[in-house]
Amino acid sequence: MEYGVEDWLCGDIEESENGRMGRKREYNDEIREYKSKNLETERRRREKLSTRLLMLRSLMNKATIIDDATTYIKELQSKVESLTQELHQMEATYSDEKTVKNVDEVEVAEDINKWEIQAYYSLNLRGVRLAQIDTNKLWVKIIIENKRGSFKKLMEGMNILGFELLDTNLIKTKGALFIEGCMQVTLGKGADGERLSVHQIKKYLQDIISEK
Amino acid sequence: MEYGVEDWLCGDIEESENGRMGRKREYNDEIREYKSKNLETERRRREKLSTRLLMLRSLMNKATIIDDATTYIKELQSKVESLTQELHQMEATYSDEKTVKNVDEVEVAEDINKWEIQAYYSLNLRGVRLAQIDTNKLWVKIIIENKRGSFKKLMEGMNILGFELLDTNLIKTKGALFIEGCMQVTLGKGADGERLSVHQIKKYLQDIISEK
DNA sequence: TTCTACACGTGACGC
DNA sequence: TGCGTCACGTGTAGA
Repeated sequence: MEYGVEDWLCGDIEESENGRMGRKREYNDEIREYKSKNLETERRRREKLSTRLLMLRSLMNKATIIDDATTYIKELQSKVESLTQELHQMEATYSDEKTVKNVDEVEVAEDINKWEIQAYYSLNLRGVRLAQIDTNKLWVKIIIENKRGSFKKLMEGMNILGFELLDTNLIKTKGALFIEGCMQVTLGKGADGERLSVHQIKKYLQDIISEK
Repeated sequence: MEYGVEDWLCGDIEESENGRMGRKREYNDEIREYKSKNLETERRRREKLSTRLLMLRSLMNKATIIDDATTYIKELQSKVESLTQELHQMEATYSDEKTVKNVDEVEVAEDINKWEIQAYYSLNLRGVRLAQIDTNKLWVKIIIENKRGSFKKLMEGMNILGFELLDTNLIKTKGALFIEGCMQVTLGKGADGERLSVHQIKKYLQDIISEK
């Protein structure tokens, strides 16, 4: 590469503006004060670089943000887990276990009349009783063994058959589960697509509660 | 600063190993091939720098990790919120609203006998009935209006007084709430520190259910 | 060609 | 002193 005369500063500059010594260099057997064309550009470039480096430095404490985010995520995860668990437990309790919270540990005093449900159960009256109210409504009374999952199974079975319970009463004792209320039967749910008879409905319900 | 003879390479090296031109410089009116003392050190330093820069570059895709973490956190947050809401709703439903899910919309068929609870309610038999079983146990039968919060209030009041329900039956109709079961009374909970009489307990319970 | 980005060798400075 | 780091001015390759 060759340099024209305009590339050389011919004055006796021994110090540049920032106090550093200007360099003497040999070029084509001449020694002169030389100033590269891109000197200022390079200075600006370096300036920008260090600025960016400082900016990066200022972002460095965001490492703590990452840490914080990590612990926060862990917190949220455990929260989600415990909530899910609680919810499931409550669902199970709600649909399948007890009617009133904090009420299970102690057996019933023998001298207390535990409603007719006890009589029904001890007299082995478990089963389904139905009475037609109108075309789509039935009065229903079901007594089954109160075992884990039995209520849920009943509900699911009724749901599949398109039977909907309305304003139902539910009594649970240690051994028996008593359901009484109004049941809505959707039309055309029978295998033959016709209206179900009370007898058929009773049979379906009995099938559900006798399933193991 | 002065340089000893050992600082100067006196050979005619015009090209360094990487093909770049060695510099000729003037020093003490002599022109020789000069090699700075920290040349190698500086080379190594630069090498390390660029290595680190590349390493930083390889970490750069972790920006996506941050993005992922952000969206993940948002997901978890909404999950927590919905679960909490669901739980609260279920708690409310569970303790205060209905006994059986999906069973509320339709009024009871008029011709259905809704248990004695209906009779109790229509005959204005609301209130508290108690019978002592042993020193700390009572049989209890409570009928109150089934309004939002009434059951919760009762439970809270009983809790404050140290009364604990054991194996309770609960029936809810649209208008009335029937609670029957066994109640354990902790000793020394009376204002005077002495055992509570059945009469006092009855009064306390009546106070709770008559509170607005 | 010019312009930009980069690596180089170097002197200065702090420990 | 010696060692590591930095900013500087420069040459040059690529666009």
